[in-house]
Amino acid sequence: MVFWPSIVVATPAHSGVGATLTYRSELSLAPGALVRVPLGSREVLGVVWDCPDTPPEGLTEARTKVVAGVLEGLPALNGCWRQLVKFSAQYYQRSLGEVALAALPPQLRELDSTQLARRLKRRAKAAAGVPPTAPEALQGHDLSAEQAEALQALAAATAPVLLYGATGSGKTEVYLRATQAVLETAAPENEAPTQVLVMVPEINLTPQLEARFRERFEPAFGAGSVVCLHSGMTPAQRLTSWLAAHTGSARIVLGTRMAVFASLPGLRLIVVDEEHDPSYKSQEGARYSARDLAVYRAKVESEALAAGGALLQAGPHPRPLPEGEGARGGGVVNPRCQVLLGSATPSLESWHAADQGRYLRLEMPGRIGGGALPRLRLVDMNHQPKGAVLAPPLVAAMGERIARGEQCLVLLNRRGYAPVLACHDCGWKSGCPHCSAYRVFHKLDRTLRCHHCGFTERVPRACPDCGNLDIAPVGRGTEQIEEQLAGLLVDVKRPDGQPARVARMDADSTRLKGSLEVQLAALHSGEVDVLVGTQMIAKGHDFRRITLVAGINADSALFASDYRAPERLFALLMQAAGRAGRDAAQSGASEMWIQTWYPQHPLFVTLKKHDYPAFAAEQLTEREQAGMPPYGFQALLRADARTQQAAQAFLNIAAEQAAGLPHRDQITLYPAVPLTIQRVANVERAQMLVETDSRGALQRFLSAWQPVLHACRSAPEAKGLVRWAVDVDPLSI
DNA sequence: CCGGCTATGGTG
DNA sequence: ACCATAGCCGGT
Repeated sequence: MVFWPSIVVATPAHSGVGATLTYRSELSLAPGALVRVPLGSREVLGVVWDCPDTPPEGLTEARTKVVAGVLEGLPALNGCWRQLVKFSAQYYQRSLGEVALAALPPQLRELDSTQLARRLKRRAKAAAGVPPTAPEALQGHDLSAEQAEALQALAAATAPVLLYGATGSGKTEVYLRATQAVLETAAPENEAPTQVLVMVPEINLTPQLEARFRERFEPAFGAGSVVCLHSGMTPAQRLTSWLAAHTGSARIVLGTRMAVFASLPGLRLIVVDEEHDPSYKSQEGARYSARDLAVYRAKVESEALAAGGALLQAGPHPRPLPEGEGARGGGVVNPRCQVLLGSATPSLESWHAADQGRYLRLEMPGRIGGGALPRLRLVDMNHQPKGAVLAPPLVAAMGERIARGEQCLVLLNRRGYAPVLACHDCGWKSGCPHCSAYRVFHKLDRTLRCHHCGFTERVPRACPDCGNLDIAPVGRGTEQIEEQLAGLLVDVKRPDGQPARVARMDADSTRLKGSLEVQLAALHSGEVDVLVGTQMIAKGHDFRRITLVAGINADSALFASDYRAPERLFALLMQAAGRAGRDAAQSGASEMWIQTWYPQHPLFVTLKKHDYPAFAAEQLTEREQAGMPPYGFQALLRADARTQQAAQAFLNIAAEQAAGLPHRDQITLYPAVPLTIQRVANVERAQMLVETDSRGALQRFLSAWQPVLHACRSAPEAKGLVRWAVDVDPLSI
């Protein structure tokens, strides 16, 4: 056995050789150090993972290359961060290097040492330049009894906390107070200042939250103590925020799912707002759930703190938390990292975990100011005039609201004017030539747009197949509802005598930078009376004067084949309903209208009672009987290829080659099937469901399958395969 | 007969 | 990931 000091580095290379590559170095390096290493003909960023005396079997010193340099002045990524990355790579079946590099700001790859030194200097100066004033007792609002109780329970909690709070119950204030408590806890000498991570599902929701956190914490903790981290920022901004978090000058990081990987050496609290939201699940690269990783990360950080942070800094895995450790009598609690999951309609996974006692459920059923949740009114479309898009009673109700100076929200989850354009003579439809989907008719710019691949053309003047001039929109989108409502409300006057104004807010109307803010301002100032929009308007925004919310087309989700569709519909409608009646002065009279052909559907019956617990219990019973998550465990093997045949062939060969792998007998491999939208951008898509009742079996099976899948890539039957991927804990199957 | 683009392989 | 190399169609 030869002994020489080798440096194991996680690099972007991720096929063939393995998860890490081994180098030599004259420099003394420790795990977590950021280095530049030669890889092929280039030099890439890498993370030092291990520094063993005995290099991997069969690798000679002469065959290794030398570490090119260290990113000087940057503290090493700590053991908790590395453990999070390692776990994510294993759990979601990706290479260590891929996950590690994806977790770092892309700009870090291009920085040379002088640029980095300049940035770090600027950081230090900025941090020193803003002396934090003594934290005031930050006035905030008075807490409701429910909020105070939740905070008290949170302070003593040792398990992940599920904050089940109605829309308008003041969850954000709880986040702010919990953050404040953490930031005011002085970190021991030689330890990083305490930090908090707050995640939201969408970029759109960050500005509002950022404003509240800045207002609350910057006076005490200095400018720059609150930073954001999301994909909408420029690479330079992301690097700045990342460095601030990594060096500890940022105390609060607000961000989307990617923020779960931020380097936070003093992390003591992770908040996951709207924890049920599907946006927390990544859909490319490592398909991680930021919510699940938040729970895992808090556990790892807690264990490290319990074991003594210094031990972990360079050490291997954190030690497990001893039984009963964490909370001590009299409310004195050991240093730990908490995780707080908040939602008015928690995910069934979290709800189930709370049922089992793995999470602590805290409830805040009441709204701040005592306002009632809006009354649900179901409009039976069977009894409306034929062809009516908007039921006359709904339009009348909206008119009354507007006349009283109140606002309305109309929800339709489909942008554009109409989902299809069709020829009534020959049956032509506006299909996309590259996808198995229709192109959507956008009337405003006279285009047909494919919402899957982006292919856009001007609307043809006549039918492309038969020349008939009579081509017409079928179905409706937000543009059409906006247009129709403007017509239907034309005689309605606001209290100031002005005619009613209708506006639309969706991905199209907010595409330009700053236009979301402009639109929200128009609504807040009362310029707009009716806002038509996609689910974007249902999420998070604080609309004060809205007293009527209407769902135009909820039925499509009622009978969707996706078993999570009811859960998503319930959450969306509850969330939308929550936009109404937030202003206590106008509460009591607020309403949520839903147009449906199935008013007796059980989902609406529970929704009417705002009874999420009943809905969850019923859904969980169904899931248990069917062996579905959270009782069963799933993964998807996805394949993209030039032909459907090749995609399915890859999946079928992969299934055949799985014979004899560990736990194969506990795993069900379903037949390969095309995706609902089979072809996107001329790529055929297929998938295979992997199901089992044991998470451990699934993990071990998938790990053993991985090399087999790599090998199946070159099977002759699978010629034309573009790419494949494993999706662990998929959200839609 | 050379050059560009796409599939395939390798990186310590 | 990214780069290098090998394999398939077009121009002069």
